[in-house]
Amino acid sequence: MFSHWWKFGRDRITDVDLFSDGSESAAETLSQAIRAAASQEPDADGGVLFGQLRGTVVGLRYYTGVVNRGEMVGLVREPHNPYDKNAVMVTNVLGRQVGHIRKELAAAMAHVMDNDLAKVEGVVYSGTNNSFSMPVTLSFLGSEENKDAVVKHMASRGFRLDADGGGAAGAKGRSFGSPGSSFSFKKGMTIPLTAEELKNAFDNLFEGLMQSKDGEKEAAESVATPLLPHQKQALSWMCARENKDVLPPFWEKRGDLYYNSLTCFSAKEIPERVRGGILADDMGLGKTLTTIALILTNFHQGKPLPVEICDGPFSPTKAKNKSQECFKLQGSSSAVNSAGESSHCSAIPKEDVIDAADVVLVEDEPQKSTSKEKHKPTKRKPSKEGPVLLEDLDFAAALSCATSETRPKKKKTTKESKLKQSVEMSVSESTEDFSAKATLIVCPLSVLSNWLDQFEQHLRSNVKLNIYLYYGSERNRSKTFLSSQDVVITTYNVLSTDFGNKSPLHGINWLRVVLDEGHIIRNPNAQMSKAVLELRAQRRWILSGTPIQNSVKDLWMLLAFLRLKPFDVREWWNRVIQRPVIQGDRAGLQNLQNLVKCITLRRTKNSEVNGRRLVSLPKKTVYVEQVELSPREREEYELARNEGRLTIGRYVAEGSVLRNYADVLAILMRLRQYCCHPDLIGKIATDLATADTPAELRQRLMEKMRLVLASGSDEECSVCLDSIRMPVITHCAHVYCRPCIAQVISSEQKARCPLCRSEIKTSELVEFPPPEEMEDEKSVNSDRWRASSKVQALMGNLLRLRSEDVNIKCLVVSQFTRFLTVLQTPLREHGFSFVRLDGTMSQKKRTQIIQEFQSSAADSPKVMLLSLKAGGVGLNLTAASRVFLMDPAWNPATEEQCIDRCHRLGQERNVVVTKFIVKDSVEENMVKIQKKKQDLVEKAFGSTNTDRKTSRIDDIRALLEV
DNA sequence: ACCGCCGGGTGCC
DNA sequence: ACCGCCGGGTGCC
Repeated sequence: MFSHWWKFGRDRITDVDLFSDGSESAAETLSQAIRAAASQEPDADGGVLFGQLRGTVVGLRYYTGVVNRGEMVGLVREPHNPYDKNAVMVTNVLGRQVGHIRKELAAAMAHVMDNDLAKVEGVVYSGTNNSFSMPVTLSFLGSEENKDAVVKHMASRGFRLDADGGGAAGAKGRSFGSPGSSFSFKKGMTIPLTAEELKNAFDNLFEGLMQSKDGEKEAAESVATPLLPHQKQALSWMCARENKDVLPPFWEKRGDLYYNSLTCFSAKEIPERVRGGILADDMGLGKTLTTIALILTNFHQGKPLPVEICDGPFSPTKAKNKSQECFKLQGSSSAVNSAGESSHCSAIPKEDVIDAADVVLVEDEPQKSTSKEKHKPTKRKPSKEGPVLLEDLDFAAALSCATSETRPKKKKTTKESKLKQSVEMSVSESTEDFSAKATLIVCPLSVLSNWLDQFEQHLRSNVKLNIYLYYGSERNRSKTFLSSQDVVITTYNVLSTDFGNKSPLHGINWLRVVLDEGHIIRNPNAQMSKAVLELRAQRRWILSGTPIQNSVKDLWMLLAFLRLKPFDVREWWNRVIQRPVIQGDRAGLQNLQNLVKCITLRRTKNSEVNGRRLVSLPKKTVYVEQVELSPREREEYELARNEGRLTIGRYVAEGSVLRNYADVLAILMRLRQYCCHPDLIGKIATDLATADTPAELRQRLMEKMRLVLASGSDEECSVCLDSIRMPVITHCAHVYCRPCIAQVISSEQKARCPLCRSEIKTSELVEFPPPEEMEDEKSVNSDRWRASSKVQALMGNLLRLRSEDVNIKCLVVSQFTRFLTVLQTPLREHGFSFVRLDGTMSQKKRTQIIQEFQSSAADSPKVMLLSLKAGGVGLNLTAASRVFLMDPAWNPATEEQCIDRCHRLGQERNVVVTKFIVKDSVEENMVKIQKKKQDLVEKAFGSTNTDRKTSRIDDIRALLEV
């Protein structure tokens, strides 16, 4: 009755159902259906070339901005220009004004630009023979649906848009505006990259970036831990990045000028150097240690950081320090050092210890800080003016339509001050700015305590470093105090909370800013990202094990933070790198690769130096342990399974599988829960159609959304293809970012869900529910506690292990926190001391639990109950050498990540992982899908829109196929 | 700008 | 003198 549900329009009834192997052809039909639906979405990248035309830039003599032959120029609407509300300003790469578009053309363009019908980009291909005007080639780009309107409008004003390239209109893989590629296009053919090539190239973007030619550098004496060879290499590279005067990528010296070969921009001043870069080593290779070594080894002029040396390793001072650090860890704000303590310390004369006076002398020498102080408020203002400025602050301020009369002036100030800044920077090439002293480390809360631990662990015990934890409500907000520290550590949250509220962190001229787990600032709209961009620093570093998560787009934020000219301005990044790469342009990809190579060092666990692995981790073995259900459990399971078949069978009959896929997930979820323990099953999600009241419907939708998110299948929004921000759920139970879906709805008269094409309305969107209340132990009835086959399998293992080695520690991991709760009972019964770590715990609690677990004391806990999603990367649980994965996850990477929490640097034992899989169940199918997903991840290149959609669709397909 | 345009001065040739 | 012509002033938007 139900078994043929995949086979639309087929006569032969085959036994294909959710719970056995899916048929490929049936799945194909489904995926095609979804693909067809998805292809109706507007193309988010809107990269169709409508045509080009030759225009004139006039008024050159009034402005100082210059352009070279072939240089790209920016076009900025100036609706508040007192002479012409249609004015379009022309700027060079630095944002300096070059001139205006001639008024007749500007009048025609204004309409197009103001209504977002097209993006207009300009390139000055040929020079001028006078100092008053010059020709410019304008390209109009946008989404197909606007093409006609734009072409007609321009024509009505007497401007004909030519599809240049002699009839080769729409040639794929062309990149417009990038002079290099246009040139090669004209010369012959630029063969666009195939998706496969692109994928490979992109995957390798961060590979092979070892800079061993830089040699190795020893850390300063104050670093106690000897560096491994690859860490010495990293240190050497980082010091070189900070100290050496190397031109940024694509800049070269041509006579007296500095020339950028990509944008064809040139300037008299040396481009602002990027002092810093991206340290993208794999997790566990010691990015933290290397960074600590950098801080201590490379102060001004390549000398080590001057530190106080105390009498002896066991001096009472150190003990006091320690206790204070612990105190601080708990959120207090007292500094490690205090004036009183220094009396206990006596400096040991040492060669590499610079007298503190050296530093004090030059402290307030440059006037730089004051001049920067002045323009600071100007720069920051635009961000306060509301959500209009969605992109890069500076760029938006300079290029977006001004909304008030005062804006154009502000823009100018910004640009000028920016320029001034770069001039100042070039001056400081010769005379280093010694006023900056402190390094600011910004990290996610979850690794904050790790930094403190690591400083403690890697510093020589007689070295006194001023570390201040800028966290907690009692934090000291004094700028003088903060800037006098050696190191200030804070979190992204604190930074963005402070931002815009007289943030002391933003008023300090930092020697160095380090972003730990820097990939988390990839969303340029986030307040956090804005806060990070506004930090003032001489040197900037990004630490990240996964510098790009999804696509080229993720990189922009990193480059913007590093202030890599000119790509810190979004437009130039888009034009020169992002669009060419997405369109498959070889030159664009080459440029991207060069760019990344210049500023990144990345080694993986598998990298080898001179034929030897960088780090040798203990062996890791993964076992799958099959669990047989007891007859009674099997009976219950089969009952639920059949119920699920019926429901899904009905959807198939109605042709509504896609619209109800949240329900499909819910059914799978129930089965997965049965596999673990019968008590995990919560309220059964009823069909939406049976909801009586709107409130009830709302409640159900929220439940569904929780399910969808909990199932781990829907981490991204199908509209923006990015991770979901401000999640909302539609009545058809698909989750999107609120702004994304709102836009979809407003752009069509009768809006349809991009995933299932059912009708949607703004008024029917339901907000993401507040985080689920943690079920406490009460919800799992402990009086009537019963075991399950899986529980028994685990307990059998634990007991055996304990009898072999009492000190062995285990991680017991489940996606269901309720399962963790269930497991507490037998653990207690058998006298295991255990701790529990899940997503609901406060950071303070977490730190405490991790410390407890990591302790080697005899009475320390031997088992940690860990919720799969708790914590995140960076968690250090090396005390455990056994991992029990109680239930399979959709995403194998999540499991890997979890295993890596103990299989990482610092692990001394071999790691044994046991995955429990219930035989003949949904879990077995999930394992198959995991494998398939792995292949998909390897095959699907995650950059172009279509490919991204395909991979996401395959994902859904895989989910449904079970 | 070695242009175009504007507007004032000028006015047979 | 309601034009043409001349030559100086001027010049983005």
